[in-house]
Amino acid sequence: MEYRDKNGLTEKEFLAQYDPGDYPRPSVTVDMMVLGPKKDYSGLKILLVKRGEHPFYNCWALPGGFVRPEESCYEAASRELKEETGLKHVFLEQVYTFSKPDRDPRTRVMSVAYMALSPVVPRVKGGDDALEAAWFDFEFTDNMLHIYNDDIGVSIIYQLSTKRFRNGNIKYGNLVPTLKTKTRLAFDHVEIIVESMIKLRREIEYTDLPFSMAKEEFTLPDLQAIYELLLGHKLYKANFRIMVADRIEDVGAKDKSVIGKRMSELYRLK
Amino acid sequence: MEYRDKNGLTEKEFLAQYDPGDYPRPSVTVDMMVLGPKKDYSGLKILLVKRGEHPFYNCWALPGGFVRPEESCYEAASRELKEETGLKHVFLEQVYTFSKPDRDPRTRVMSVAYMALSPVVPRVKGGDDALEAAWFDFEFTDNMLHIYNDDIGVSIIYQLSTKRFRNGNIKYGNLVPTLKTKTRLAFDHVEIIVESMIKLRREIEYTDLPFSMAKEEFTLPDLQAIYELLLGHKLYKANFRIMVADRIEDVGAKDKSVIGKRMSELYRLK
DNA sequence: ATAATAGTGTCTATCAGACATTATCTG
DNA sequence: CAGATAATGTCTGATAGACACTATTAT
Repeated sequence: MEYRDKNGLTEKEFLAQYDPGDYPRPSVTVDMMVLGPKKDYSGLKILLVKRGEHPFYNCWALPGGFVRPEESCYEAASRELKEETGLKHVFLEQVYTFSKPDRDPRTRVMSVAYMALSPVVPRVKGGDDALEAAWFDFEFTDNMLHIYNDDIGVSIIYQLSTKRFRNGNIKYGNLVPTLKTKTRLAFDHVEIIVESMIKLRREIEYTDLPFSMAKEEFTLPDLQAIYELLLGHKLYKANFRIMVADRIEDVGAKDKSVIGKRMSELYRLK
Repeated sequence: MEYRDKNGLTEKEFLAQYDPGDYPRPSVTVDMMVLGPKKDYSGLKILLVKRGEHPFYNCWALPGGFVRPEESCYEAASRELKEETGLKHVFLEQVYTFSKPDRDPRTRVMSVAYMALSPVVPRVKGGDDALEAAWFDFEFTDNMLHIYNDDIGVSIIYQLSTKRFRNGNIKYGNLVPTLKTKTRLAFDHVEIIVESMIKLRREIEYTDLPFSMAKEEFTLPDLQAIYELLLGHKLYKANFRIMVADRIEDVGAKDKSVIGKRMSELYRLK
């Protein structure tokens, strides 16, 4: 395998003299949509951080940060998530890479988007002015995205409309967000949320994804509540139970649901 | 909106003095799995290029290249595809971003993977030694990936095995390729193909994706053949026609199928 | 005891899978 | 006319959606 290239170099020699950078390189960040359930499972929360520097100074943004030279994007996302929330071993999945040259006014920055689902909503540092973080109420319907936190008096609303267009023989459908409030999200972070939610809802149909927002042992009323939160609509109890029946196993104990007022059977993921 | 940050700078002033690069930046490339049908719809072809430099000198690789400073990843993929094949306006979709720090021995290179589906298999430059390109026969089954070109005597086989593992409460399933021939694909390009095929087959279920491999006007026997090629298994004619019925419209003319021996009705995508 | 919720039974419409039959074209 | 293939008909089992009912428990 000791090929020599057109300059007569072996691979080893080539690598030793290799000079990167024909083109200026982009910075690469990871940004995450982190969702968790409210304590009573009455809604979803999303984690945002307040930017302490330009651009979008004082604007709320998705948590994230630069990918370091010795780590993969997944590792970077995992690290940032732990730094921000203390969460480890939660569901964390790559969604899409955003790369429009002008998406960051500073310099060329690509963002590899991730989504994370947590079974809990841990307290985050709120006082530190430089990197304030907070959980916001999160509502995502067919035509509206509403992110708000009544404690700090912030409300961000985007209308969502479906645009269809064709490119030759190929059809595309896009969900386009339009800002409806004075306050907005930083950068193109709305788009990250939209893409993540589309992917999330699609994947619920063929994966065990909602289980990663449940506790290790859960009741079926609670699991159903999580499904309904993520899907954005109600489910029939009997049908839901048939649907998950072959994926769960009985723990052999009972506990009170987070939701309910009566004891119910505990299950875990098979 | 004329916020001043902790250094007393407005956003404009901040951007003027901004110095990028806390961390060394990665190079970013796009790499593509480009598929097209054989002329008689008896199989799929994949486009590969022979590497003319280290690393993986003389090794076959997916077409791709560096993302330039003024273009998005989609634009880069689109440009590379046109340069390589002359194809424009074909289905081209982002698949996944590969970012392991050691995936390229030269330097840190992330790859944003795309897949493209073409209705035709255009002739590619084969003589030029520096950047030889060729279409290979492509077979992707549940447990095998076979890429070969009998004209130039190249055969590359990977066995595919499903590995399941858990991370806390979260289950994962991965399709792991194992090389079975002397010849291999460059870099982690097998993984790009595997991920692309998984996404492709999943998306066929809820999109019109196979239509982008058909001609503008097509017969149903031909469209079914394309579905079968992409899915990797046979379909029942009657069921297939019911499935696509509400997505097609009658052109009002007949033509001979690519496949068949009798005239059949022409349709187009609604 | 009562109200509320946990848990089960079952009906229906729809759809994918499978196979059979008829219609039409080519040689 | 014969063989092949285009096009349609129909049976079946599985499944999602919808609603009704019974069982259990907290107050």
